[in-house]
Amino acid sequence: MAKAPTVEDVARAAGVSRQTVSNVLNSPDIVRGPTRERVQRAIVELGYRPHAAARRLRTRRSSTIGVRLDPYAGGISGVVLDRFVHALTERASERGMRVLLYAARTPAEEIDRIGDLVDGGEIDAVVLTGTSHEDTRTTWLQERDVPFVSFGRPWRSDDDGAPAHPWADVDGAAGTRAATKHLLDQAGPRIAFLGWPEGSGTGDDRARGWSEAMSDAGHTGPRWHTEDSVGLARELVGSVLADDPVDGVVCVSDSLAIGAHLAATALGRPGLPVVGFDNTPAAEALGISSVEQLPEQVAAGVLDLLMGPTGNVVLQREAGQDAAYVLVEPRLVVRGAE
Amino acid sequence: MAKAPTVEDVARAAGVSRQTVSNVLNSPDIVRGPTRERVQRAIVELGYRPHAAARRLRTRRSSTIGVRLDPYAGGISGVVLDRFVHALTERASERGMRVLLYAARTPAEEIDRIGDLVDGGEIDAVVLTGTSHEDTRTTWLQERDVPFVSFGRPWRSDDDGAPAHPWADVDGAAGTRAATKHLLDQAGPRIAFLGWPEGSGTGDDRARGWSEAMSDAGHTGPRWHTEDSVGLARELVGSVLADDPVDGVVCVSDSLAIGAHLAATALGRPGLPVVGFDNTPAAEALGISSVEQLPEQVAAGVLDLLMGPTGNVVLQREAGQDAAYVLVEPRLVVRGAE
DNA sequence: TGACGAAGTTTGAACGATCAAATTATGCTG
DNA sequence: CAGCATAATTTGATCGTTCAAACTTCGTCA
Repeated sequence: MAKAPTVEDVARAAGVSRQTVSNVLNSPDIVRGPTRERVQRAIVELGYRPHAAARRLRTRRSSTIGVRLDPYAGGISGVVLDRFVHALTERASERGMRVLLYAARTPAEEIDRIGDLVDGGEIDAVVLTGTSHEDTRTTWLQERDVPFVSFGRPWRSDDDGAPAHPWADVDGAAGTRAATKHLLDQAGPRIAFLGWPEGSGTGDDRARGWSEAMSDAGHTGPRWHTEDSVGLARELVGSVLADDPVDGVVCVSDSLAIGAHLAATALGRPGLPVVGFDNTPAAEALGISSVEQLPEQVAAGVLDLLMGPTGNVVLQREAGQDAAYVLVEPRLVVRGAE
Repeated sequence: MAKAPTVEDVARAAGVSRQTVSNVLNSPDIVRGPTRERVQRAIVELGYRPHAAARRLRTRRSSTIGVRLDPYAGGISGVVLDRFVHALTERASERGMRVLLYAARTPAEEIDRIGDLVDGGEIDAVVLTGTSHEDTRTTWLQERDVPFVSFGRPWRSDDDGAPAHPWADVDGAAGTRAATKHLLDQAGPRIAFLGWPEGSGTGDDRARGWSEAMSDAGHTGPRWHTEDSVGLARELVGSVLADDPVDGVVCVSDSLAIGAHLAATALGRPGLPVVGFDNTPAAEALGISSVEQLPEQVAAGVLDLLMGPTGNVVLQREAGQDAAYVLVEPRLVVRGAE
């Protein structure tokens, strides 16, 4: 295999200078038509491909986004993140960006990793997943002026005005609201909500959608809480359902929905309408309705926030500038549970 | 934020030359003890971090591995790949390597992408997932001398001797063999196999494990086939189980196992022992036993094949050298189905 | 027609690291 | 203690690209 051609080789072949070749690549519009074509022909003929490292060294841009791959949780979810990363990779590639993974077990370790990658010039920006209250990572990133966007809201602040940093997320409340309306419409007025213990931003947000839809319709229903586990949900629903034969259950997750479904089936009510959240393969397999997040849209939103609507360079946020956000409406997938 | 320190700054601070600093970083053992310590102290004090792009440009190594993220299949699997990529990222990081994602919808597109990344010096090696018979990608990679390892066997060749290229995989036959033995032991002599249509390497391999275990034990059982779908499996098992009340079913996947379990439950045999494959969250949620792949070990194997047992540089394979492989034994996860 | 400004193109330098070769320091032997 | 081999360190060049500034070409208008 011969040595890869450089910009110099292309220049010689096209009878122009290095810089002109570089211009054809990076700002074609400032090169005169005939010259541009000549250079482009030479590029194709020689099979020239720019050397990323050299470009990065000179421009001090890596055109790469860092994403942490969360450790396998063992839970039922994961697909959402999976689809998100995939969509992010695709969309980024369309904008001339790459996605680099890194692994970390703790926030502190994650900060270390990001530091290495940023200082080493390996990444220009970071996409955080799974933000929590008072996230140490976000403050660190802000101090260091590292551009970033989170998949998930900075729950800490009250909803008043500008968020602490740019984020993209799925509108959980809208999802449960749609699910609740659907059940009210199809099943009956008494719809329960099966949620996580209070205090998680995501969980509370989804609970809100249910409670708003219920009071809008002028109905009421019980609200149950448990950890995110099929078994626990099954036990809980099994014991309360006997006394309170509700018309349907909106759940904060597919795990809980599956538990509820199994409990209902065991109690002789296999047809009890249950709606989960995340539309995981497990819910699909069991024919349980679910609210589907659209991580592809979140990914597009993340890139818009990082690079502007059309740019192909990561933007440095101005100091006083308000952080923007993107909120994606999820989609209710209706299935005839069996 | 002040300009990031370079090797030059460290050298000045430590009173040595650039090259010595470089040596401390890359081959510490050739630097005299006191000098080394002085340099290391300066590195820490200045917070020096090597600039990856400069290093890559000079060494012509990116220390990065490319991995294609498969598009979301919509099926029940995916977790295995997920865990694999995660483990690969972690292990790679321990060896000073990074993992870069790329997306592609077709093999041709994938080859294009890899070409860009390799020629651009962005990746040193590729990890392929989901190899098929007569894979166009593998031949292309071999022609171009791009180091690569596949997660999955090159099924094309007969088992004789050296494989066409290095690979790491899970021993499917061993998994179904263990599952079959377990059912023979616990449930009874008549164990069925529910598999995919013949012709897929993975599927046939798993079927082999069952049939070997059955003939070893001197027993027989029916073998059924269907596409990988919960619904189809349910129908199929529902219709054949009535006539042939087997003692248990070993399945080629969790989807099929779930279908079989649902069918058995519907026929009034909720306790029929069923074993799936992949140990997906869905199987876990339903309390179905499953053979768990150990993608973490596969990831370790992949890196060993790429970089040798301890190295931290991707090795170029010699022309005549036999391709090596790693076969990981999966683990049977027994659950009391309910 | 000549001068001027803008557009197009070229030239030299720089990004930050490592390689290869040259130089200096160290330890050992007779 | 000289002589020599080897270890330790330094120096100059280089990887391939883009930036900044200098230079050339071209069209336009006085």
